[in-house]
Amino acid sequence: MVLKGGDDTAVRLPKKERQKQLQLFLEAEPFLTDEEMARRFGVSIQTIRLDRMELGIPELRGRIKQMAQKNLDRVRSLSLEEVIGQVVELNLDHSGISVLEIREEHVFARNQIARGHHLFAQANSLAVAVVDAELVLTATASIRFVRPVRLGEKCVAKALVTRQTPHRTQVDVQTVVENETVFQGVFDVYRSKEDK
Amino acid sequence: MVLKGGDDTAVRLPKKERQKQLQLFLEAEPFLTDEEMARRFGVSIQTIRLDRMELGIPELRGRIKQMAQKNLDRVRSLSLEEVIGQVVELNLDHSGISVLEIREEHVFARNQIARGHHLFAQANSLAVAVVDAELVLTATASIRFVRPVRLGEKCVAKALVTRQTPHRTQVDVQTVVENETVFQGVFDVYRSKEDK
DNA sequence: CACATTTTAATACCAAGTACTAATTCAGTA
DNA sequence: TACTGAATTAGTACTTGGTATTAAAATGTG
Repeated sequence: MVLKGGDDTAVRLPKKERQKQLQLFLEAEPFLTDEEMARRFGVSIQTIRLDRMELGIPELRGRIKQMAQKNLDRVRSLSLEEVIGQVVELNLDHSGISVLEIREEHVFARNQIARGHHLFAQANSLAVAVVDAELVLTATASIRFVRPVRLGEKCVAKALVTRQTPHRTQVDVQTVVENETVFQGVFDVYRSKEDK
Repeated sequence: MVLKGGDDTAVRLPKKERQKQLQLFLEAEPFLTDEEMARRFGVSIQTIRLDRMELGIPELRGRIKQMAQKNLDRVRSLSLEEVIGQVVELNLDHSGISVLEIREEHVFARNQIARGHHLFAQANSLAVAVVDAELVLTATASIRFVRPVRLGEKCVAKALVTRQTPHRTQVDVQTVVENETVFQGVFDVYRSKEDK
C-alpha cells in the first residue's frame, strides 16, 4: 500500500476544510467539473459529489444554466429599463416620481458610495420621461450632489415641470432618501413634434 | 398513408422558412432542446439537427455556456470598469482623456440617439479619476449636451483640472466626436485625505 | 479492539447531444 | 412515367457530466 499524502501538492485536507475551499473555487471558476475538482484536491470524484450534496451545490450544468438565466434576465430588464429606476407616478408635462434602490453595481467597491452618474441617470431619465413629445433630449443640466448615497438606500426622485417654451421644458428634480435630500438638479430639456 | 399537413398547426414549412423561424425562436428562447423544436415544427429531431448544423447553431449546452460566459465576463469587466469608457491618458491632478464608443445599450431604441446619462457618466467618472485623493466625490456639475450623439460614434472626453482649493477641485470636461464638441461640463469635485 | 465516519468503488441510468450510415419521401423533369 | 437529387427520417454507437444506489475499504476515535 502507498501513502496517499504526497501524490499532489500537500497532505489531504480534512473534510470541512476541503468543502470550504470547494465553495471558494467554484465561486472563482464556476465551470469546473467534478472530475477536475477531484484532481485538484487529490481525492476521488465521489467524494466531491458527496461534498456538493452536503453543500447543496448543483451540478455543473445546473450552475451554468443559472448564470445564463441571470444574463437573460438582465438583458431583458435592461431593454425594458427605459427609465432608470422604477416609475411610480407620472403626470405628463407636469410631474413624476421614480424609485431606485442602490445595489452593488451602483457603488464604488472601495467605499460603498453610489457613483454620481447613477443618481444623475435616474434624475435625467425621469426628466425626459415626464415630457410628452416625440423627440426629447436633455440640453443642459445643473446638478448638485447634496450628500453621498450608500449601498442599500432607496432613492426617490421627484420631477416637476417648472417652465415651458415652444421647444424647451425645464424640469426640476429632487432626489431624497428617507426625507433627506441627496441630489437636486435642474434639467433643460429640448423637445420637438409635440404629442408622442 | 396519412396526410402529413394536419398533424400540428399548419402545413409543413419549406426548409428555408423553417430555418429562419428556428433562428428567431432560439433568439427569443435560447433554452429550447432539439426535441422541443422538433415538436413545435412537427418535424423529426434529425431535421432540426441538420438545420442547426447548416446554420452553425451550437447545441443547447453550448448556447447556455456561451451566455453564462458572457455573464461572467460582464460581471468581471464591470468591476474593472471603474471608469466608464477607456482611459487613454491620465495626468493626476492635471488632465485625462477617455474614449467611449456608443453601442446599442447606450441609445434610445427609438431614434438611435445616446441617452444623456452615458455621456455624463463618461465625463463624470473621468473627472473623478483625474483627482488624486483617497475619497473623491462629485459635488456639483453644470453640463451641456451640445448636439445629439448617435449609435457607433466614438466620444473622446478630455478633462482638465482648472482650479484647486483645500477640499475642492474643479474639472472641465469636453467631449468631442470627430473634432466636433458634443458635450461639455464643469465638475466641482470634493476630495479628502490627499494621496490615495 | 469495536464502531462510526469518511472515502472509494462499482453499477445502472439519464439528458442532450455528436457522428455516421442508410433508408424513405418528395418534387421536378427528361 | 421513370429517374434523379434534395430533403427528411431512422437507427446505431458513442460522449459528457452527471444522479442514484449499494457496498466495500480506509481511517479515526473512544
